[in-house]
Amino acid sequence: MSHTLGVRQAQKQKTRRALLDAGLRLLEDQSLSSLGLREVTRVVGVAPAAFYRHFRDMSDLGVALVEESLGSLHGVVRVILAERDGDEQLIDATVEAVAELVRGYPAHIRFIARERHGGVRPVREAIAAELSRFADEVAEAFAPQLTAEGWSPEDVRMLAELYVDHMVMTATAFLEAQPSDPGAQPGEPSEAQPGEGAGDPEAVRRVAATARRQLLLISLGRRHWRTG
Amino acid sequence: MSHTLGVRQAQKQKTRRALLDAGLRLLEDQSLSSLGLREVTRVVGVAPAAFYRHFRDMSDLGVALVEESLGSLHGVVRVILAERDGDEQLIDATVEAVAELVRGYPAHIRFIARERHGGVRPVREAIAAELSRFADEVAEAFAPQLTAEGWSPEDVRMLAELYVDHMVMTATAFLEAQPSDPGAQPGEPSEAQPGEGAGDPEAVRRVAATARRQLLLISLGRRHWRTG
DNA sequence: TGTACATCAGTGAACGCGCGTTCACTGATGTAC
DNA sequence: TGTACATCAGTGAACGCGCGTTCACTGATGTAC
Repeated sequence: MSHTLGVRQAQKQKTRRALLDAGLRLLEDQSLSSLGLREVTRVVGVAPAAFYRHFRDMSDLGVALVEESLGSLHGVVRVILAERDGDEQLIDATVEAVAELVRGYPAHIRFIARERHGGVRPVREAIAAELSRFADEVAEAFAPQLTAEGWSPEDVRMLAELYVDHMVMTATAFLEAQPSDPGAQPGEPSEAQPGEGAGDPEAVRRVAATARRQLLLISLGRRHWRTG
Repeated sequence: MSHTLGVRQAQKQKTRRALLDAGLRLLEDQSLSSLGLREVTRVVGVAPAAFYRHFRDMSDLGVALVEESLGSLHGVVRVILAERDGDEQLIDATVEAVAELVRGYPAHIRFIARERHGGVRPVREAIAAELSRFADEVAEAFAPQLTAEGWSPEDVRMLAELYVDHMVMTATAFLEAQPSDPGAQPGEPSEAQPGEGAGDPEAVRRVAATARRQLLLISLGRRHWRTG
């Protein structure tokens, strides 16, 4: 009935997943440029040489992790921005989405924050490309309303970049408030019940409150742009 | 007439400086957690064991670099915010100050951006502490005017953090637009003539323009906070 | 269905190499008298 | 000023260790007939 992968391909995918998961786990406490091939294969339980059946080197694995971490974000913007019933609701939805992302995939987010300016060029470039695409989508979502208000495309892009950078900023702030999530299963978002597994619920709430007020201030500025 | 250091102390300081400079140079292409002790001493031209006369380990050297990179920034805020003749002038002065900093000390700034979320906890914590102090100073500078306008201390701090984060963001954007400055002398700001040594003067100007407009938008929001 | 051959994910041993750290040392600088 | 001793920044050799990469291999899976 269904077209399943051959047993061999399925096994290969499983090992590949295990390598990515092990890498992600080890990257919680170090950066990519110091992560060793043998370290990763040891965690997975395969011979060091097996690594080469899946990745050319560590930076290749890093690029794969970038796609995994940010690739699924496309379209998320559209969904959030679609349900906009006024600025405040949009802001709450945005901050809540970021918080959920950090709660569900802390290792992925930490990886992105760490390697965004890290020591491995191909990974840096992959992250920059993904964030730029992300800014494109935000700009596209804002464009109709703002151009109607007389905004130039450059100003729309400028605002979109400010939003994206602020979201990254907020995500790392959440990470610091919620230092680690040892029970999280990579590949599956955790239950995301407030307080459960989080380091300091009060700190998390403070980060969310600050982020919301900052976004409110930015959207105030947006409303008075060229008119105030 | 003057109290000079003993010859021995002076020599020791010279070697220490050389180790810091060599580390900083090597950190342009890699992150701290992969930088080797032997790598650094090899560049300086001393025996590996000499390293231990100056630093306990690499993360100790990293913390020293944090202080060197951000320690001198204190007071800079006060100077810039003192000469504020309206928002636009303040914004121009801020963006110009950041641009000059990046032009003069690209390696220091890259180091901070890279290690802010890097794999070495003591360094991360040192950077967070310095940036927090920096936000304190910005908040202090804004406090008189804003509290007169009815702002709460929390909101003042929120705005200060937004400014500091935006400055860091802008600094890294400048760095990316001006990829490297191979002729720069650590310890001395370079001549800072526009275009000289910079990767792409047009890209640098674009970053400055975007940063200025973003700050303008933020200060518009600030002006209408709680009043409209 | 059964057989003969091809593919290829993972093995395990081997390699040369650079790493961080230790240690007793050297010899210039500092100090007490 | 001169002498005798103390200090200590930097040396150089040695150590055990884990690294990335290579290679011929094995044996389960896939394919052609």
